[in-house]
Amino acid sequence: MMQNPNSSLYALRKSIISNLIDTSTMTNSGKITKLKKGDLVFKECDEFHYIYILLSGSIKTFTTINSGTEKITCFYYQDDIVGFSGIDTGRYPVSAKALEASSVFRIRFNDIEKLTDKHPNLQNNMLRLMSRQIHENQNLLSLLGKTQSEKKVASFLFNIYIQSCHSSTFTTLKLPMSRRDIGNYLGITEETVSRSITKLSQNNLIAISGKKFNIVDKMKLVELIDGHPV
Amino acid sequence: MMQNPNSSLYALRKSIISNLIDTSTMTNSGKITKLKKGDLVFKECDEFHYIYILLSGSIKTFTTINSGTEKITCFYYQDDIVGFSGIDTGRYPVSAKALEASSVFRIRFNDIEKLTDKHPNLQNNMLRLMSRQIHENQNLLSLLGKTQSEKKVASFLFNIYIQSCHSSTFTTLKLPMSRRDIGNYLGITEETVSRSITKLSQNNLIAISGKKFNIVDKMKLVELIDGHPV
DNA sequence: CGTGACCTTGAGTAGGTTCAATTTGCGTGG
DNA sequence: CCACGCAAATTGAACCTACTCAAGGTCACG
Repeated sequence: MMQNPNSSLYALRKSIISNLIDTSTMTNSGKITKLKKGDLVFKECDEFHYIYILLSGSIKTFTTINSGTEKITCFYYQDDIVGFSGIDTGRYPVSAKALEASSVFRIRFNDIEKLTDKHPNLQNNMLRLMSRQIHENQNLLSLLGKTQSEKKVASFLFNIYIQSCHSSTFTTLKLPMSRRDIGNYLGITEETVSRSITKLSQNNLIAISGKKFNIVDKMKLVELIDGHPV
Repeated sequence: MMQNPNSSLYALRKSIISNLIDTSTMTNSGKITKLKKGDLVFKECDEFHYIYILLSGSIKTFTTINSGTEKITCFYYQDDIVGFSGIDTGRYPVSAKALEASSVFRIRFNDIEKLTDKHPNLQNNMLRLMSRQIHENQNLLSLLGKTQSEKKVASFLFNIYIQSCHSSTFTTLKLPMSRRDIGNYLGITEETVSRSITKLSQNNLIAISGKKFNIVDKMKLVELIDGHPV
């Protein structure tokens, strides 16, 4: 039951995804959808029937507060599973929008329950994946508690680096979302995001150009964020 | 599958709790523990074997960051289930400490999986409860994104009011945690918490005295927090 | 009662926001 | 393929919120 958090997460996802795709071919409910930048996968208050495997691209989820302001709750990347926060109420509590050209594999949630005898681990794996998400959100909460914006931005970038699972520090990473989106997510303004990025870059912790960046000095970065990445 | 979020949550919890207690009596694994203020239920990195039903009192969970600083991730009240964020890695990612004299009912997690035939809904209900927690965390994230501390504190208090499920605005509610804990949780200092509380009280949105408070002007409070309580 | 933890209040300061101007980057159509 | 136009990003300056440091008050518990 005990594993390295990241490799286990990867294996867990792969297992779930393969089970889900198998399930969907049996029940004929699976469907691949291509998304353009800005396309909605589902929107807040839609009835919950499907979960989505993100085959490529990236997605943000957000809630719309009264005034029409959107508040970003999560970013999803390849192999993430999107939509299961709808399980409890039967409606999606957030909207999901593609940040770039993406593709998703849609699966009917009810079909998952039906096939527990064929894939006895599936439901338990789903539990574990959700537990994982709770865990991640708690880390994010810790991030938002940081006083300094520069730390928040540093943690955010480092988190993307971690999730990418690339071994080399020199791999170029992509920021599919805008500075405004990052600010929205981190609870700071886009100007402050920009200033923090500039500062991190000037101090040679990261190198960044537009939507592409990489980690230059991993140790100093970790030190800055107090050893507590998201 | 569709219900009123709060009443369904209540029913969901009750169902899970009764199933769990039934399970534990069959397997003889259940155990009630009385806790004094400050007692630990489990600590970070302990192996995950049990989940706990909070029979009475209140509990906080927190992670310890490098430097020894604690970061509070969640507060739990009566009938909450504590500990399932340990499912994914097999160890608790947080410590849990009693905020006051409390009692918990301990259940071995493995026993839950065994009894799926006796209680077929149990695992699914657990899924829903976890989905619910993800959902709640997302709301919290939204809260921490608010710029003004006064809004954060207002949301925090309002949330306690909502969770208490009391119908009357005039019911006196309890704040089992210290101002420092609230600040830690909300990402602000205890002084700012105190000032915000004073201001909310002066403007007659709430009435507060020490650890007891109540909502005086629910409408104005909701207006202040932009209709977006945690 | 006394003692320590918790809470409140005050004054000065640092850091983030706001508003505004400019620059950069990207997709579209000529 | 280049030029245009719009969206996104950067940078600057003034303001203001929340933090820090400090002192005093309150409450619970021995």
